[in-house]
Amino acid sequence: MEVFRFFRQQLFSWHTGHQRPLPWKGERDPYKVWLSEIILQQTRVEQGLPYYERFTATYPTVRRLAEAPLDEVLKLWEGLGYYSRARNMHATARHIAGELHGIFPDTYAGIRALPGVGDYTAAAIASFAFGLPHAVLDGNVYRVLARFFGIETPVDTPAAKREFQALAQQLLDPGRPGAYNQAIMDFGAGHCTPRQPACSTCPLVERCVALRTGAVQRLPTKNRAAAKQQRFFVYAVFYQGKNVWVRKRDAADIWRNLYEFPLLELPKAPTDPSALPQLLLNHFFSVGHPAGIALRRVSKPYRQTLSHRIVTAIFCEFDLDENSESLVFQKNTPSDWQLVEQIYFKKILAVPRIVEWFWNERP
DNA sequence: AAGGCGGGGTG
DNA sequence: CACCCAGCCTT
Repeated sequence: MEVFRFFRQQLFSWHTGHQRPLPWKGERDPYKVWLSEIILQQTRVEQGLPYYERFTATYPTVRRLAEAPLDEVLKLWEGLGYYSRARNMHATARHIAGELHGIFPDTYAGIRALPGVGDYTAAAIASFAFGLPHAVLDGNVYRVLARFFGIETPVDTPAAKREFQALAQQLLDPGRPGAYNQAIMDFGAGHCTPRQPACSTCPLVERCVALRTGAVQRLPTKNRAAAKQQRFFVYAVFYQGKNVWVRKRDAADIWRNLYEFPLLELPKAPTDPSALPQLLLNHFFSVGHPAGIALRRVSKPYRQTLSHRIVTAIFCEFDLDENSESLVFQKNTPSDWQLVEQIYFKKILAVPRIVEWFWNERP
């Protein structure tokens, strides 16, 4: 179709003068391409860039990544969010280093089968590292196509994914799929942006349906997002000399595999913060005033907005006698609690941002 | 089909 | 504040 040829040509022409120089551009090592794509899932380039440098420097090969302990990988990942990416990445590295003898799969199906690799990431790796003709479909592509073709289908549905994927595949230049995928994503990120697209200098302006119909600001459409649920965390920070008690989050919940303090979650916002220390003691001990425990202070409330949750956390700090038996917690003391040095906690263990904020602001 | 899963930048 | 970002996985 003529309009497809126009779209492709104008896109390439634009891209010639507007490439961002990034370390993974032109990279053919599938390991590094894969690493960059996992890091960049739902993540802005500027945010992911230092993490990419850090990971490639620390783990130059897939075998080096496979040999690292998961906790070390998570610490390097700390602050990037969506931590299951790091867990899947580590599992995949071990799978490749072991079962696949260190050889990265070189077919779309083989790549797509790796944990943490969906349709987008498989197409990106296949086209960038192996030159295979698979079109990427990410947030940028959805936006560019919805506007240029005037597509009203809400993009956050499986039907839209099928529709846009088919269209993207038809538009792909099979002769240079990698360059085409780079071009359309760079165009979406740098020119056809969500808020203030540069329509006045757009190379596609002649045939953009959304511009002609005044729908640029409205497209792409989405179904309404679900309201954020609130959660209320009360943490017990038990200091014991130079140590502190911590635990690893292991449930199928937010911040899985990250570290925190002994936690009591409340169903609703606490009405009286000054009552929280006693609430914690009642929760963790069978006696109301266990010997050898003194309240140090109660923190201010910390608030963190996630994509789907609003978390409020208050930290109650206690000092425990170093030699007392007070750590024989008599109830609600899972065996996963660990006593670690405070220095170790800060330097080695990966923690959620809200815990980091509290920890760095302590008097 | 719907919901869970982070964190940061931007208007 | 709301929205969005080189999405994936489970139910």
